[in-house]
Formats: sequence, structure tokens, C-alpha cells
Amino acid sequence: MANEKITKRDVDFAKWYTDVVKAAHLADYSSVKGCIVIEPNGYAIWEKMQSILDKEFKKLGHVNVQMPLLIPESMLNKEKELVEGFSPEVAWVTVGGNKTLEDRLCIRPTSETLFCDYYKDHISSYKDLPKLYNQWCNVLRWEKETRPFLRSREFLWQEGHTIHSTKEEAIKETNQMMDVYYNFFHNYLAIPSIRGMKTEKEKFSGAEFTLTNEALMYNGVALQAGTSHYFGQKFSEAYDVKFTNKNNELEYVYQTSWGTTTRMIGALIMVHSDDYGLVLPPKIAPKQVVIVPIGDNEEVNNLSNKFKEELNNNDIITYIDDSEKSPGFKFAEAEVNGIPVRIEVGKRDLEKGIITVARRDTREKIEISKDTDIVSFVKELLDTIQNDMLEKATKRRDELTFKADNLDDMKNILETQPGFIHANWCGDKACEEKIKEIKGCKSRCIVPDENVSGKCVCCSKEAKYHVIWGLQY
RNA sequence: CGGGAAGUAGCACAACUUGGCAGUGCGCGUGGUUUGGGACCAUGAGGUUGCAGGUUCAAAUCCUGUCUUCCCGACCA
Repeated sequence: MANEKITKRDVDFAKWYTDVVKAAHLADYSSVKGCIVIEPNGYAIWEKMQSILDKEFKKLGHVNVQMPLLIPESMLNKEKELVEGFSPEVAWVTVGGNKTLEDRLCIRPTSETLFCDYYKDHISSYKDLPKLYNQWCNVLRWEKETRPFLRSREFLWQEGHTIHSTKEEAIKETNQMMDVYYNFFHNYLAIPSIRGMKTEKEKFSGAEFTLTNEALMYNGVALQAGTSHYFGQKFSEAYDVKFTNKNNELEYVYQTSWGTTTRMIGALIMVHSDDYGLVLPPKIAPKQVVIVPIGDNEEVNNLSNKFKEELNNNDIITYIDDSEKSPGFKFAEAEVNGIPVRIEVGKRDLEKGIITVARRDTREKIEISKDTDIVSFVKELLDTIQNDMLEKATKRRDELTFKADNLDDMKNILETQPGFIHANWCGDKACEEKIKEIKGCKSRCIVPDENVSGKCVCCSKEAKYHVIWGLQY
């Protein structure tokens, strides 16, 4: 019997998603549109993501800073493409009375401006480079349609902003950070994302090129989660960030930026979860094991405590649900909250010398001897769950991966079951726009492919690129 | 930002059409009995009906505005 509070995934995917978010107490609506309350269970996932990614960033030499929340309009306006890209979404602060328009302040939609403004006075020689700065913060973009985690007006993210003395080094950084995101998705989130370059139309305004990490949700809709941009000298020219190179010449710095957001929590839900609620990969679950004691007796309590202690001593995050609720309630609660492993320690089992272990991903129950080495057993089970989840998600992604040779193919796929659609493209923006007319289908990314041959899916001219297309959140 | 629907206790809803004591279930507190897939009995608490105006002797109910949420489009991490 599935959870009554959760709409079936196959009945109404959008409703299912918000039901899971609420039932697992990840987030709730606030009285400000598009600004959610991230509740303890949701914030714990974000903290886990932060701690893993932050370690990776620091391994590669990055350091954290904190920039101001507010940006003066005059400063923002220096980079034309950035302004044009964001202008409809920028929120202005009207406090202060007699400010002129030029002196208005906005709440950061992104912080390129602030980093450039800082960098310009803090470097002078190539010896000062690179600067590898990152910040964890909130930003604000006035979205029209909002959805918890997937599209909120205020969201938490991490934005890396680096400056380099050579183009090669900056491009290497751009690629390297995309690798960090891609590996994080595969190794921790168990999400088989794909990566590639955005087309001219879809790239970040102001970037020379944008790399993207694209994940496919269970319903076949794509979610962009993780981008890495190469700016070249666009921003450094606009903000006058110069250095003296080895030949004693003044040169503008080469710049990158890269970011991931709380949207990753949304991806986690929409890839792995089911009709019983949240399913979390063990490596990202803030709580990995719950012990449910059944029947109040000494042996039950002693064994529960012993397991908890042993597991926690071995870095497996474990807690005992010793509330007054009935066992059935506790099982359901653990499922809704996506606890990867549940250990049932009950007096009836103990009479037979066993305990029951249940895994969240498959809901399978395993009976093992009560004398089993619980640490090695659970460790192995968590690894198995982690691997199985990636495998299952990969299988689903592959089922939803298609190939289109012409517009009719494309239309058929999008109207029956959307997914990742591989199709060749001539590189012409007009074709991209024509494809978008089919249910809003957009290019996800250009796949690195040396030998593109065949015709454009739209105009039948010679193809230049191998592109993956799809619907997006 | 256009089209549609909704907002009443923590949650799900009833009362609205035809204005007249603010209701039900779940959840919550207390006492007890229970405990292997969302336990049971008893008892108790919980409300300016989203908010602001208006009409009226009287507004959850009628009118106007506004905010929030959901669905469908256009725009976006």
C-alpha cells in the first residue's frame, strides 16, 4: 500500500513532486512568492552537498569569500550582455528616498560584477594570478513561475569566479569544474547526467562558451544542474581587470565562472523517488540508517543501542526511532523521509535469533542473524544501494534516450514520451527556433563528437553538430 | 505576464447557491490499554474564515481590491 499523502507518480508527476517535498519535510511554502522555507531535512541534504563539493573545490586550490548582497546599478550596467540577460529578473531596492536611477541598488542575481570590481584593484602582475575564489550564498531572480527547489526566486548556490593570466589556463579551469560537477552527480547523487556545450542561443549571456551538466528526470524532462562558463576577456574588458604579463605588457585577465544550486535537491527527488516518498542515495543521505525497536524489552533495547553505537563509531550516521508511535508508523515515516536502510530489532525475531533489515530503494526485507557483524553488513549494503540506484537511473535514462532523423520523428517522440533526443544540427539558429515550436523543445547540449555526418534534423542541410534536445524545467 | 481554479484550526475538507451561534475527520495535549506495515478507549485544547476596504441591523457567505498556491501558455539555474 503506497503512501496515502502522496499522489501517484504516474498519475500527476508535478503534484507527486510537491507531495514528496512536503511529506519528507524538505521545504514548505512561505508567504513570499517563490521564496521557500528549506526545512531541517532539506537543509541537511544541502549541507551534505556543500561539504562534499567544498572539499573538491578546495582540493583544486579554491578559497571561499563573501561578496555584498547589493549591486549598484551603475556597476551592473558595465557589462551589456549580462544586463540584457538578467534585466527582467532583477529586483531593485527602493529604500533610501532620493536616489537617482544611476544609484539604485539591486539584489544580486549573480555576482560577476562584484567579483570583477574587487579583482580590478587586487591584482597587478601575472604573479598575482590565478585567483580562484568561490562563494556560497543566496541570489534573487524574479521568476514568474515558481516551484520548490526547481525554480524559486531566492535560491542558494555556489558561484566560483576565477581569473587567469592565459586563455588556456582559464579554459582548462572551465573544463575541470564541469568534471567536478559531472563526477559529483555520478558518484554521489547517483544521477547519470550528460555534459556538453550549450549552443549560442542557450549559453549564459556574456560567456564565450557555457558547459552544462544535464540530468534527465523520471518523466523524461531535462534539468540543467551545474554550469561552467568561459568568459574570455569579456568581463575583464568591461570592468577593466588588467594585469602586467611576463612581457611587461598590460593585458585583460581571462575569466571563468561556475555554479550549482539547491536545484540539485529537486533533481535528486525527480530521479530517484517513488510513490512511497523520498529515496536518497546513501552517500548524500543526512541520516543513513534508522533502527526501529519493536516490543519494549531489555534485549531489544540493548541490541538497538549496541548497533547504533557501533554504526556511528564507523561513520555510518544512525539513529534510533524510540518515539511512542506504532512500528507501522515508524516504517512509513522512514520511507517517506528516504532513510536508505532500516533495521528492525523486534522481540519476535530475536526469539528466532534474527533481525530484519530493509532497504529503501527496493523496499526489500532481509533477515540476518542477530550476531552478524552489523558494521560490515550495513557498509556493504549501503554501497550496493548506491550502485544499484545509479544503475537503475541509468537504465531509465537509456529507456528515455531517442534518436531523431527529421522533424516528424522529433514531434512523435515529444508527443508520446519526451526524453533526451539525439539529432544532428546544421548550426543555424533558425532551425533551433523552429524545433522549439514543438512543445518548447530546446537544445540541451552539443555532444563532443569529431565525426558528425548526416543531415540537419530540421533543414536537411549538412550537419555540423551532434546535439541532444529535450524539454526542460 | 496572459487564461483557468483555489484559499475556513497544523493538514484534508463541510457550511457559501438562498447573509443569522464556526463544524467534521486526521493530527495535537492528558490518562490508560497496546506495539512485526500509518493501533484503540476516554478526555481536553485549538479560529479575527489569507489580507484590506465596501454593502447590511447582521458577512465565512454578497461586491471591490490585494496577496499566496496550483494547472495551462510565453520567459528562466
